[in-house]
Amino acid sequence: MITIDLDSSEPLFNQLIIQIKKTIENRLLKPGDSLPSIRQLAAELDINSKTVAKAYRLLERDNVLVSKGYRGTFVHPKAEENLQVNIKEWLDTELPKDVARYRAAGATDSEIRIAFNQAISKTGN
Amino acid sequence: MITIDLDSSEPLFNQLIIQIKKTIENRLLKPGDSLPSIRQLAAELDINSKTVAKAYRLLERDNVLVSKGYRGTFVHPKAEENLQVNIKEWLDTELPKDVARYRAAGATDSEIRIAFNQAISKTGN
DNA sequence: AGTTGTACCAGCGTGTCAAATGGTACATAT
DNA sequence: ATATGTACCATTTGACACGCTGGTACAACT
Repeated sequence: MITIDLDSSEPLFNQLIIQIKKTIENRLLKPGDSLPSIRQLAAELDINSKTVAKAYRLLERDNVLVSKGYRGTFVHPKAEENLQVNIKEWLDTELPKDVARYRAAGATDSEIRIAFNQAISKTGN
Repeated sequence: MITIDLDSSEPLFNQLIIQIKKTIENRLLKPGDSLPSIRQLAAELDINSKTVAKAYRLLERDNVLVSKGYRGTFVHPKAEENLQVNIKEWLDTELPKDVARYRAAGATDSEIRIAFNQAISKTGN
């Protein structure tokens, strides 16, 4: 159902995200269905449970999954609508535009990096 | 005239920039005046010429200095006006606003960093 | 010849970060 | 007891960037 390629350059947690989304897209998993538990899936794939937890956590933030604590993790009721609504993809379109703006102002890549690191290190989350 | 603190955490090239600006601000250097050559200043301070060249290059971009090739480097005619007009400072106000925007969208600092690195590594300068 | 700024090439030391691993613990439920 | 998601602690690995150094070379000028 879900496979993992340890030799891929794609991070494991992201492989999980992609495949879970695809499974929902193909309707093999429907809204309300339960997913394997974090530890269970980690054991099947022989990877660390934290890695699975990370994938679940990110998918929950994007409203693709819903965690119900000790009752397990489920497919979000409106999961299908949110398969595309991806913060990662939004960042991937937004950030290059901003970087282009900095460069147009004459800033060096090095300067941009330094200013970025300062900006993100202050009041981080 | 210009001193360097090798033990400071402040990068050498930035120490140079700060001190050259201050010298112009104190009118010890006026528009049109010539600066010591890159190699000359590097020899006096016993640092690498590339470090001095970097400081000069950045100051020229900010219109504080003007390089005239084999004729040397001079204080920009309108240097005094441009002592404050700093791309670095502009970045320091612009980037935090953008980062705040990303965070408001729900992005993790880690995600922002990754997207940023991808954005800036493609077509770098 | 000597000097100017500039442009390449490379390397080193340091630090930071992402990704993943491992362990432990907790409250809440069956 | 057992299982759930979650939250801490920690370490390791690899990659990458910065700041700085060093060498070499070039065209243009005195």
